[in-house]
Amino acid sequence: MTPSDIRLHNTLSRSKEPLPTGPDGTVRMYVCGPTVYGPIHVGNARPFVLFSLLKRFLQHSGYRVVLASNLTDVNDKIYAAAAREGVPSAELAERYGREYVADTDRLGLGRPDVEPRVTDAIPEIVDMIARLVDRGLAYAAGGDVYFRVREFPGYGALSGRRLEEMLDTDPGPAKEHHLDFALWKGRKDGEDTFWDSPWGPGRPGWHIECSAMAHAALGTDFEIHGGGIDLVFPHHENEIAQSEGADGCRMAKLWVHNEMLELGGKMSKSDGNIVLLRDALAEWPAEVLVMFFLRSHYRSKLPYGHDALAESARAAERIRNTVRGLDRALAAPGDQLRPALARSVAEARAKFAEALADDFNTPGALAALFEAVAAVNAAVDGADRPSEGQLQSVRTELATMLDLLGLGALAAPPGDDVPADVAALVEARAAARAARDFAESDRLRDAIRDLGYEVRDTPDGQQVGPR
RNA sequence: GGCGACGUGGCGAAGUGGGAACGCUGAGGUCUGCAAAACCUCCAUGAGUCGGUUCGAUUCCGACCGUCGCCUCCA
Repeated sequence: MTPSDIRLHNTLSRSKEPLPTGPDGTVRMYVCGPTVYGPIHVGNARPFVLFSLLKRFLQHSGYRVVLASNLTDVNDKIYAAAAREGVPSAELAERYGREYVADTDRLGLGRPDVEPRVTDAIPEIVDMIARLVDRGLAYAAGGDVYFRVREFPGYGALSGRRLEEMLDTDPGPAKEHHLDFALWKGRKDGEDTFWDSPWGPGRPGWHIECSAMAHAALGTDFEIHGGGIDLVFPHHENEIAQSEGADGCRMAKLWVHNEMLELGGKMSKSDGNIVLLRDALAEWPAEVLVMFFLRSHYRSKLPYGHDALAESARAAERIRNTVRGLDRALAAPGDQLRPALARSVAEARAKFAEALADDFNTPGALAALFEAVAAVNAAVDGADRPSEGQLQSVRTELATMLDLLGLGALAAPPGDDVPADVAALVEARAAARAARDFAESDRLRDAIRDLGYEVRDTPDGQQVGPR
């Protein structure tokens, strides 16, 4: 894939644009991570999955990718949660930051290259605020520092808003204009995490952290800035104002926003309609959750629910069955190259890559993958099996596609770690079948099932796997 | 009030100005001792509603209805 082949939807232009690249051909991405005042929910995982996989796809397409994704570890809700739990706010943020990393690790998609914390970026933040003050784009008022929105001409470009049309929802007595937002918040009673600054003790406002951390990690004019669509206004709008105001050049070339997960309306911590990621992962394997995300386009709303997850599990199972069938065929391959199979798989691969290149259309990519799956199943079905070399190369093709989608687990060998009690039943069942004692055979199959395993009879003998 | 997204078969979900992918479910069949898996066949003359543009629209334009998001913290 060359840059002009890969296209992504840019929120700024509301249209698909060719993938931008840096001077050295790299793609730098900054993605807004969560505020860590509690365990994250499944909705928080959507951007994590999206950008982890986008990074994979871009790397596979030959790009050097740097992915930075922050953790917000100072904020009002953290103070509040810490007060509720009776622990220092820094300790609480540190704990939930760790849990965020542990929870997302379980998705098996790797980590971003950089995961900056706000509390490690205070000097950069203070420095950026000072530059904004110097340039007349910010002013101190009563211990706070505010961004002077009217002085930034492009304000509203990302979210498509005009200053005059916006409601006066957040007046604030010290502000010159109701939309001016805090860069630095003076310390209030009970706030136990704070730093000194030229404007007095306090801590950063919500938006400035991302401007400063993105700048520190990726510089200016980086390629992609991402996050949930609920961050477009005010968060990303304000980031642009701060970064471009302070640096005098563009912050990011292209803005990618994922739509929301829904659970009777947008899944949101403040609304309380959430399912924790760890709870979802206790109920479903990681690859099923990834499949669930993949089955809809990242710019579509996605309702979360048991039925959708169960369906994702069955779809994943179809792929797993195909890989198993392939491995069974490899144990007793034929000696013919099957041109029809080769053609089908090659076509599917091309379609797969095209779909991902077209605004990361994962449902389209899955469709292509399933076409390959069907072709493989048909080819492996009969006695006239493809040659070992062809089976190997087809298996590699499938594994590559699965890996790109974060579904590598579906191509993993089933694992021989069947418990001894199950193995004993399987052995007994083999004996019963040899003796054509089918009543006993069926009884043993049920017993095996009760232990959580499933046995299938194939021409090559019994096959056992987790149910 | 302002801005924006979306409405496709029983369910989920893509692409597309001219044959409506793919997955799940369902029906029939093949294989199997029986299952399971897999394979074969079938399941939207119609795409929220109503208009318009066009030789032709699900795809473009408009109106209306409906769902949702942002405008306050938010992935």
